[in-house]
Amino acid sequence: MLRLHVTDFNLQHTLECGQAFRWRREEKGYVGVVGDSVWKVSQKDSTLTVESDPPASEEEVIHYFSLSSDLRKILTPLQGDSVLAPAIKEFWGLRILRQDPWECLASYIFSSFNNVSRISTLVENLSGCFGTPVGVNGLGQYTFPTAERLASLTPKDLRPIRPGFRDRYLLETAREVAEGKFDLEKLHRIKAEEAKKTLLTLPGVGEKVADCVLLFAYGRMDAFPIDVWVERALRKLYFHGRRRTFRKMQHFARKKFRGAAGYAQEYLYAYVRKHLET
DNA sequence: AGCCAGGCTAAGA
DNA sequence: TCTTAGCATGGC
Repeated sequence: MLRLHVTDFNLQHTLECGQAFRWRREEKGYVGVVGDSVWKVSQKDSTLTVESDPPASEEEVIHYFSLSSDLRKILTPLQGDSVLAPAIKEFWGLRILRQDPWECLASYIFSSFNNVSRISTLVENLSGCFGTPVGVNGLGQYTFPTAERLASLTPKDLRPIRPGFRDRYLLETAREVAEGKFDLEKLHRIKAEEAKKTLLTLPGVGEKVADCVLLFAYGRMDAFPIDVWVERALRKLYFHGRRRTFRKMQHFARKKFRGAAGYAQEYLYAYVRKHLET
């Protein structure tokens, strides 16, 4: 068991903001599968407790929760914005995770034209059917299936999951990754623009999904995913209720939020999901 | 019951 | 470059 002293960190906001799909609430804390390990995490004040099986290192925990980044320093410039200020205050401590690129990519392929609760169900069922069991006392915990595993499947095999039209997007993308035609590791090393362009070549991956992967798996803080909620937020809070084209919204966000665009997006998203429902 | 969801693709202006 | 239809499915 690990105990970490954490500052500027809120576990609930971080895990419930919808960036990751495999965490579920337990009596006290959350249970999820990270890589090949089951994690049980809880927070009391500035103490983060992590029980994992097989055990994860402190470095892995720090990496996953982005605990080494200086959140205060990142958010301070954003707080000058009168729209973001209350959102940042309310969700203070929300950190952008560093998820596994393949799991993140596959999960967000499932996200298109879908709602959060069903995305979670899809990801959970996919893992249950095609992942491998993990954790001795985790009971019914499964890893997220590898690209290789999924590449061996047909849409028919996915039927029990009921992913709808997204089935072939997932399988074709899995094939490209498994066959080495698409190098997820390389995305760490190339420029953001290049990385996005590369992601856009994958079936089922458009601007929004690409931005999510860049932000939630690769820590590219200049990525600004625009979904229906963020579009609504921008329109209502920045554009006086008027529509803007996707490209204009992107340009606006990049210019306004710079290298903290990813965090601006997440706090906006959390804020509108809570206050702008319907 | 019926609307809508962390969009993408293809086609057409 | 922008707009639009169609999409499988189930949550609410």
